[in-house]
Amino acid sequence: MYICLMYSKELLKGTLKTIILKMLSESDSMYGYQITQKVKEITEGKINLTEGALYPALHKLEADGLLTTEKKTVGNRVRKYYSLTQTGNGRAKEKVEELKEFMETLKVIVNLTPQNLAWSN
Amino acid sequence: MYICLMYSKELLKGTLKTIILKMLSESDSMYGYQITQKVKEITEGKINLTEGALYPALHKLEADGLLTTEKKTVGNRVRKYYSLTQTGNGRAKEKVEELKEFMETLKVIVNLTPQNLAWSN
DNA sequence: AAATATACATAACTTTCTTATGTATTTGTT
DNA sequence: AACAAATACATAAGAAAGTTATGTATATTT
Repeated sequence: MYICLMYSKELLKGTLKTIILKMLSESDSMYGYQITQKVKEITEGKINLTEGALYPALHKLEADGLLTTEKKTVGNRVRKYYSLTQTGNGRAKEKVEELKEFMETLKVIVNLTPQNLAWSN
Repeated sequence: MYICLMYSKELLKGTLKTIILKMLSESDSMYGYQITQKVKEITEGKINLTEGALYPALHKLEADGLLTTEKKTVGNRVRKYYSLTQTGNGRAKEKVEELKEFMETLKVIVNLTPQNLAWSN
């Protein structure tokens, strides 16, 4: 069964890394699967990060020096915990700020009325 | 010279069609170049739609029956005016609503604190 | 015992944009 | 008058960033 409470997934494009960085900036460390579950939880199922996007993104962020990893064995299974580097912490703030500003700009468009569209030619 | 006041363009991905539909829903009709200029104007230069993205998107929306076109000759030059069909008008409202909801959900993430992240395990 | 959830990973493919290029007219500048 | 910049459209090659599918393996629930 495939229930999709999500938005048109196109919208999510471009926000994934920012979401990852923000999640990690509010936590000491998280592992991949945990990030997907936390995001699903706090967005009430509206954002479901797919593994095919998440893991490559985490690897990229690590390769870029924004994340470090530490493997922890729980039972018989290995979890890979990610945490922000100092650089990653700075980048997280930048990316979140950028996203906030972008949302403000989008607001201008979605709240557009014929009046404020027409005030100039 | 290439001044870029824009956000990381990734964020814009997935929002183009919604922006086009919203612009047209607040106007009788607009032509392509006019849309780019209006969007640039109302966002104070923060969103610059590129022609390489805009025109194919307009063609796609027309092919999908959401837009109709009317050519008007101004001087010696032909402008292609786009307007929403009835279907397009409905779709515009859906897409804008979807974008608004998505922005609300993103707000939950960007305003996240360790407290509301930690309330459940 | 079987199905579902947890946990990671990667490869093929698609979508959607960027960048570059092309054509042509109009307007502003020197 | 000549040239640059702006207006106005179009499309093609390539990049970026996802989705979908698949694989592996353990743990938990039914």
